[in-house]
Amino acid sequence: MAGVNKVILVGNLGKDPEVRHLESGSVVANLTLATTEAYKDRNGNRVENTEWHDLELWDGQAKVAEQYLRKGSQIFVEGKIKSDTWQDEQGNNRKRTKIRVLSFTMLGSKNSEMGAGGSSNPNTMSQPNAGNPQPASMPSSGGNIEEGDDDLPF
Amino acid sequence: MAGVNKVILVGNLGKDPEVRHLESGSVVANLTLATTEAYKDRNGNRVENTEWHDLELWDGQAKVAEQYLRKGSQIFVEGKIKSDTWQDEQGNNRKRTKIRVLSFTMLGSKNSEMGAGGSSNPNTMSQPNAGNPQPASMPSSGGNIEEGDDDLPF
Amino acid sequence: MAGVNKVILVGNLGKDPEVRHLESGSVVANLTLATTEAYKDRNGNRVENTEWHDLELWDGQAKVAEQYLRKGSQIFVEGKIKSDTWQDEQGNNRKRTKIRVLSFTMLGSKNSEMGAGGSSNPNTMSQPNAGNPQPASMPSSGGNIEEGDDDLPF
Amino acid sequence: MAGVNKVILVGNLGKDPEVRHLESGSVVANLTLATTEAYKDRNGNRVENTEWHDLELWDGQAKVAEQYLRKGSQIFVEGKIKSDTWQDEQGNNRKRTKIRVLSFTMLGSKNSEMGAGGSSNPNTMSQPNAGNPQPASMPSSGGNIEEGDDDLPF
DNA sequence: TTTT
DNA sequence: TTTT
Repeated sequence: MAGVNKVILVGNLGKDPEVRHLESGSVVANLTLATTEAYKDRNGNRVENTEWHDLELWDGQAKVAEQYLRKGSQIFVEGKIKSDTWQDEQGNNRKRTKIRVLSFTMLGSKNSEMGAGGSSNPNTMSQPNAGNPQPASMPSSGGNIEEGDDDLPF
Repeated sequence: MAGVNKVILVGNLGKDPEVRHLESGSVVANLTLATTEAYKDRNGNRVENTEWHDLELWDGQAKVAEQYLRKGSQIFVEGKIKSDTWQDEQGNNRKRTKIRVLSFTMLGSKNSEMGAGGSSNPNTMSQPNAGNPQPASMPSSGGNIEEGDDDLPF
Repeated sequence: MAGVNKVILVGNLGKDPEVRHLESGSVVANLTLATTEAYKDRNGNRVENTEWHDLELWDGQAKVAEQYLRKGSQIFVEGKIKSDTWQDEQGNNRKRTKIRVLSFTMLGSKNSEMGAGGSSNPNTMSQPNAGNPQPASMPSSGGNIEEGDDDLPF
Repeated sequence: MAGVNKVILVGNLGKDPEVRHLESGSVVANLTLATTEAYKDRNGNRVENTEWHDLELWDGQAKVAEQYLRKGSQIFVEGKIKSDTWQDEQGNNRKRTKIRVLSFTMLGSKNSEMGAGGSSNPNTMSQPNAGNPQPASMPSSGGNIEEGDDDLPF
């Protein structure tokens, strides 16, 4: 009965986050993420295959997404599969699957346009804290994103 | 462009595998897997939430599933999200998401009724070998599974 | 700078958990977990390879481990790699690596001896709650572990 | 007996790959990868914690690493934990743990200086093909990686 | 609809 | 030291 339902994605956003601020005070962000794999077919031709994922983020995560993510952003995502089922007007059973994001991390060098290397760290950003307002700076990486730190260990 | 699309599941099969042997010689198995999470709601009541996943296995993997998996079997699954999109009769865009299984492992302790603990090991069972016929014994675990138990180990 | 450090293991405990109750009130459990992979070598002989992992659990997780896990228990583990570095008496740099467990799930059928299907669910058991005392029953699965529930969905 | 031993990392290389071409024809690359997590301590101060991982890649993977990875490169890694055990001169049992890389993906946005986004795709680069020589271009992504960027982006 |  |  114990279960594990885990999704790990690295890809790029297809468009800017769509964020809704609910009357309840909750915030929801919807993202579309492309994961592309490339391989050679039997004829040696390069084939590219893109899968589009619908991501849903809540509250603190949603706010960070709203502030830092943009169309094209590359992110690492950890979450779980969550599907809605309902009956349509014709009485057919319908199912729609999305990824409930539990944490995400911005990828790319610190020199990229939006700042970078930010992380919605599981320790500080995941569910239990989801209701907390997020600081203006990137959580758990924050502070020095936009500052020049020349003493990086690399 | 580099992408990662990875799913990890642990759950139980909702029914026996449905296996089709195609004219091409390929074999496809479809499984439904339940992953259950339980938590306490705000009132301290235990709530259980089950997500049903549609799994698809091919060739060698499908044959192992056909032979060893049954309704109720607990398995560890690694795969990727794969969705089909099409237009229905009303011209609406439709999307159906399933998990393409890349490897799976049977779970269960030696003390449990079902014995078992076979593995469709990535090294021997994953895509590159998917076209190879599988031996009657459980791959990469084999040995004593086939020893006269006509009643399946589960 | 954003980083991901994630470990996923399924294996069996080499011995009973070793649990220490610290003066601070913290509880630490140390487990050894074997993950075995089997493959055929070039000669077609079956080869088995076992890796032993040192796991460390804290507080709530440690208590659950103490209560429910035993030598031979099969578990799913999610955690991160954590290494200690120091200098030994000869002045050599030394490093020891272990897995800091963030959540784990007991595997095996409902009929197995120890009860089963328990889960130290991330939502209820992970870091943020780590200091909370755990109920005698298995968290987030609890209650009905030892009771006959014939209406299981499988 | 069925086991799972999986590691997923996202981090930056601490130095250029160290590559050895063995007499046997095999190629080994050793990398050091830093995964950094940041969090706020009880006093609200930001704390940063870096874990260094020793990675080992073989053959095709090693060659790709040699050609494309440099100190500071950000990569996604999938692999498994592998430890060596031996006795030192004093007769003490020693153990050293490293990550055997099964696949890796270069990260970085299109806006970052080095371009990039190559992938050692599991489908084309993982174990079963490890002995195959790699093309000069980045497998399943290629292109603009090699364009003379001597000033590292970090 | 992203990215290369 | 586990498990099969």
